[in-house]
Formats: sequence, C-alpha cells, structure tokens
Amino acid sequence: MSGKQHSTDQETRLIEEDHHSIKLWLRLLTCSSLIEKKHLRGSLREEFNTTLPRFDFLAQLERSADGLTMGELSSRMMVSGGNATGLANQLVKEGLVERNSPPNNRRTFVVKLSPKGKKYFAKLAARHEEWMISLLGKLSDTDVRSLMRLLGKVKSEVVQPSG
Amino acid sequence: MSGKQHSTDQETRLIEEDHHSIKLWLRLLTCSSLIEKKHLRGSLREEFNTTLPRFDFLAQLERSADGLTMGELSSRMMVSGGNATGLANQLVKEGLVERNSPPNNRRTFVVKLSPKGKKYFAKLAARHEEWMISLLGKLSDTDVRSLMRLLGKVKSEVVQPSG
DNA sequence: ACGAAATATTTTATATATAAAATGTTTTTC
DNA sequence: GAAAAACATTTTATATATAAAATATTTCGT
Repeated sequence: MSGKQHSTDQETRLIEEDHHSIKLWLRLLTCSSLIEKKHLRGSLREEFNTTLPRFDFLAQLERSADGLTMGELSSRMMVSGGNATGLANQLVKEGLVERNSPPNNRRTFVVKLSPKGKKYFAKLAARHEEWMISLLGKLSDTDVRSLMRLLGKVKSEVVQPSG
Repeated sequence: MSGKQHSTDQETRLIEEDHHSIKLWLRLLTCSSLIEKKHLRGSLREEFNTTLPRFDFLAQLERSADGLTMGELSSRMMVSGGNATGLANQLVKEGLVERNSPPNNRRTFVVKLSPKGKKYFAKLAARHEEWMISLLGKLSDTDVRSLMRLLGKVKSEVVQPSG
C-alpha cells in the first residue's frame, strides 16, 4: 500500500515516472518572461524608446561585421521573414542599418550596421549589460557557471538539426 | 604586462569585472525561445489549433478552482488587460471559459473553466507534458534538480516586490 | 538558351500584444 | 448623500508577429 501506481503501457508510464520536464520548462519560461516583461522592456522603452526585437536585430548584426542576408537574420532571430522585413524597414529609415543588394545576386539583401548604428548599439549594449548586472549580479560565480553549463545542455537538447 | 586592465571609476569597473549576467540572460532567452518557437508553437497549432497564450490563460484558471478576476489573470499571465480581454473573448465564444460578474461587485469579472474547458485542458496539458518529456527527458535527474534549484534563485532575484 | 525548379524576399491578411483613453462601478471624504 | 477618488475592465489606436501568397532572381537540366 505504498508508493504510486504504475501503468504498464509505454505512453502512460512515461508521464507517471519522475519526469519534471514540464516543470523545468515552465520555470524557464517564467524566468525569461519576468526578466523581459517586468524589467527589460520598460528600460528599453524609457531610456532608448526601443524594443527587444529591435535590440536583437542590431545585436545579430553587431556579431557579423560583413552583414547578414535577410534570411540568415530571420533564422538567427527565430522570427518570420515578414517580421524581419518590418524591423529592417524601421531601422533603415532611422539610419541605423544599411540594406543593399549585392550586384552578383539580386535576390538577396545584405543588411549591416551603419556607422551611426554601431555607435548607437554600443551605448545600448552597455546599458543592457548594466541592467542585467543589477538584476542578476547577486548570484554567485558558482551559480552562474553552473547555470551556464546546465542551460548549455538544455540548449543542445532542443536545437533542431536544421534550425 | 599580464591580465586585463581595470578602470577605477565605479561604473566602468562594474562592467569589466567578471560578471556574466548578460550572457546568462541571453542563454536563458535562447533556451526558452528555442523551446517555444521551434517546438511548442508548431505542436500547439498542429494538434490543437491553439497558441501558447491561450494555453497559459487556461492553465492559470485550472490552478484556481474558484476562478480569477480579469485583473488577477492578466497579472499572473504578465500581459496587458487588453490582451487578456481579447483572449477571454475568444475562449468564452468557444465555450471553454465562463465569465461572470459577481452581484456584489459589478466592476469585476470572474472567469473560470467551463466543464468543456476542463476536459479540453486536461487533454492539452497531457500532450504538453509529453512534448516536454520528449524534448527534455534525456536530461539526468540530477541536472533537472540542479536547474530547478538554480532557476529558483534566478526567479527570486527578478520577481518584483509588487509584481 | 529556354523552361522548370529553387531560392530570397516582400506583400497581404490576420492574430497577438501594448499603452493610453474611455466607461462604468464602488469606495472614500467631507 | 453628493462629489471626488480609486478601481476594474474594455475600447481604441497602433506595434509586432505569423503564415501563406505573390514577386522577382538565379540556377539547373536538357
């Protein structure tokens, strides 16, 4: 009369065993939502009148000095092409990003940071880092290192072969 | 001639010290984005023709048998009131959720799962758990436990006093 | 070199999200 | 008990996101 009952079929057993996968996922989602929605979004709007997707767009470009095609960019940002186009339109209009077709392949556009965009992003990234330090800086080095290692494992479990 | 240089002013020093807060944040965001955008969203759409916000709406109600006011709900979901209203309109229309004004306070609405909504959510939640087990189930118990503990610390760092 | 297929992006239609104003209700204050 | 303040939600206007169709260019096969 002790312990929980177990079903014998494969599918049911999976769920009844001590998997905490869904709790882990929900906690992961809670943590990133809290940071994004309760802290980062407000700061981005107040101090820079911008948004996280726009930051991400610029951050991707900052890592690629030669620029990125629209397709590469939307794939790295994990957003749709239409979304990437909309963000690019804004940022080109504001002079932060340059978008050019290379003469040898006029199907693609290559987007890159403008000089103005580079300066702007440097300031933005520095403040972003300060915000995160003030949020997470109290965690011990050991905890941060463990989290990075374990989240690395999570990441490698969930990355798709083709994505 | 060894090691990195340190500035002496407070603000610069913060950044130059060995904080990895921003890397931790970006990895956290990557993990939850990967799970949501590359796996969960597609499954929710294909198998249930629904979305994560709609799932979240129902999940919040499932935890509160007496129902929740719209304000409580939008606060727990971390979305705007207008967004909650829009989702409620859909789900009421589909008969999954009931929305009533209590006679003593007609400023508020109390929303709760309908019997149909309870059955529907039970199926949805069971599949959701299966998806997460197939994604994350290879992680060891030890790793999952460590992650839960460490993400618990992260969560307690970032929850706001009033939010 | 020509038509078909593949590729890259934008456009269109629609869903989801926010912020701020508007609406209606309850509570407080005097 | 009436006016003001506080509260809870919806509405409005707009931004952000997706999926799918449309457009345009390049590459492949013969």
